[in-house]
Amino acid sequence: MSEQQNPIEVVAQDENHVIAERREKLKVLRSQGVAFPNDFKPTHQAKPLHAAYGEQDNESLDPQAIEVRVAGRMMLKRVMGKASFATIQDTSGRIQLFISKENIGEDIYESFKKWDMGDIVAAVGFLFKTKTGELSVKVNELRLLTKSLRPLPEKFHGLSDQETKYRQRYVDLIVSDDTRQTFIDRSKIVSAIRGFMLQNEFLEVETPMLHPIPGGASAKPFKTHHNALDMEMTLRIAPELYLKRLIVGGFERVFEINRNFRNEGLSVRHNPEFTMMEFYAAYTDYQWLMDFTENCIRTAAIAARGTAVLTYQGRELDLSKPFQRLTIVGAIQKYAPQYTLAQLSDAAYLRTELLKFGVKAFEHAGLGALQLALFEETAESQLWEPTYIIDYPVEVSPLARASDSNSEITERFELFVTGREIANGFSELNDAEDQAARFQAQVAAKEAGDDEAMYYDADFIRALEYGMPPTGGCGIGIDRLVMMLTDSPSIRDVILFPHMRPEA
RNA sequence: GGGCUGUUAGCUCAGCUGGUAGAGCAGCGGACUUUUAAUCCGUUUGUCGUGGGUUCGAUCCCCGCACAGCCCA
Repeated sequence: MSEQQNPIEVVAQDENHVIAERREKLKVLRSQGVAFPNDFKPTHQAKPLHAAYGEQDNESLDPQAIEVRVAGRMMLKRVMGKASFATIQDTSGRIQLFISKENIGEDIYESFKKWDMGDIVAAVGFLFKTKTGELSVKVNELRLLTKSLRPLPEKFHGLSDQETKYRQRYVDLIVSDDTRQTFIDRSKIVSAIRGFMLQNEFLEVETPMLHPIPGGASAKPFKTHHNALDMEMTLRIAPELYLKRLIVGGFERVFEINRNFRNEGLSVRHNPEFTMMEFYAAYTDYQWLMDFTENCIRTAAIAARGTAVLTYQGRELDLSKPFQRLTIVGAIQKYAPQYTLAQLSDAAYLRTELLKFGVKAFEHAGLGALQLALFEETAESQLWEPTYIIDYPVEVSPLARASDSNSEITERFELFVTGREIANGFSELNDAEDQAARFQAQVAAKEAGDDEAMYYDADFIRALEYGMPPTGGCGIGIDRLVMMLTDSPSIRDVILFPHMRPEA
């Protein structure tokens, strides 16, 4: 309390007594020499040690005299007079240390008694089994590498406050095995997908995140400014138009796994920045894409979870069976059979029906767009098993190739699983003149008040004018896929640092 | 943007029609040489999210605000 001469100590005043106590301990450490040493190199990790030696008993372990150097965060500590146990956690898992005064000496033993949960410690010793059969390290050298100033959450209940889990992910990761596992699974899913793409001869590429003209999707962009060029730019809402330029350039199969930014609200399925994989393959169409996407997702499930038959939020989710394919009208008829085919073909009827759901369709919305809106209201959330919805109307698909048999619809699909959109793909529009006309229509829509309508991208048209081979392209929402595969209810559970309002 | 719910010690949680707060863990002191959320004895800690209002008196009732969770748009 009276030691406030040291400027490092000043902040301690208005903190809780636990932190103040730890700062005092750190102060003592500083006075004794290097308080944050960085010369200890571990030779072993917890989990591999359990895997290698967990089955052996002392009669087998003792003669081998297996010396290990381990380091980690102290998660449990049990002091019993002249001997103690501590459990440390490293990136792989936990291992117990047996620390006796006899083995490490009185001075260091007395220091150890003052160390706190959360401190980073290092130990050198020999492997052995305790009376109860737990593989442990009989420590003969013990060091404190990093003093932890803040107390960890309660050791048994852990951290349960969702807000703190999101805001202070580092704490969540320290204490929650489930959280750690989710992000390990996320990494496995992404690398499985990447492996699948590479195996299928796709080239991984990186295209701009800063766009002079936002494009490739209907969404509100984030705006930013480039100082040297003195120009407004936007963070990308989709990489699509750049990836198709690469198809024009002759890379016949490309993919990119990266962030998109959309200036929209936050919800359990929306984060303003989210990860998307987009891929394009020349000489393929939307039918091929559906088969391919299905395989890709199944591969990711097996890589991360070992099976394609999962449980999501208590309900079975079977990704092993072929995914269903339904048209928009077909899906409405299946999930909202109260509508007749005649009603679904009556734009005026649909308009009034949509008003009952609180949907105000744009004046210029055509029959297809109205049907799509009704689908979203009545059927979408019921699509639990993987289902491809196909035949999207041209007016909402300005980048997709129109059907040869019906110029009002496109060769496009969206994939829905657990009631959520997971992927969106189509046979690409490679007719430069048609694309130019579609852009014009978008510009007109924007002028009519649709602020999510697209801009005219003249360079993209110029690229198409060189000739883009017939191509199929698809985007898979990685965050939502990870949610599905890790049984996570919120997108925030699969994003390490989800966006939150600033702390009060 | 609208509705519902929540916010109490560092963490997990109690707190009765309104009488200014408790437990466990963590901390501190002590005992203990094979523990497992170690145990045992003693002990400290709070702007009860925030700003108003009602009241003799508010963690509790009312209103606003902040943040969060869920649902809806």
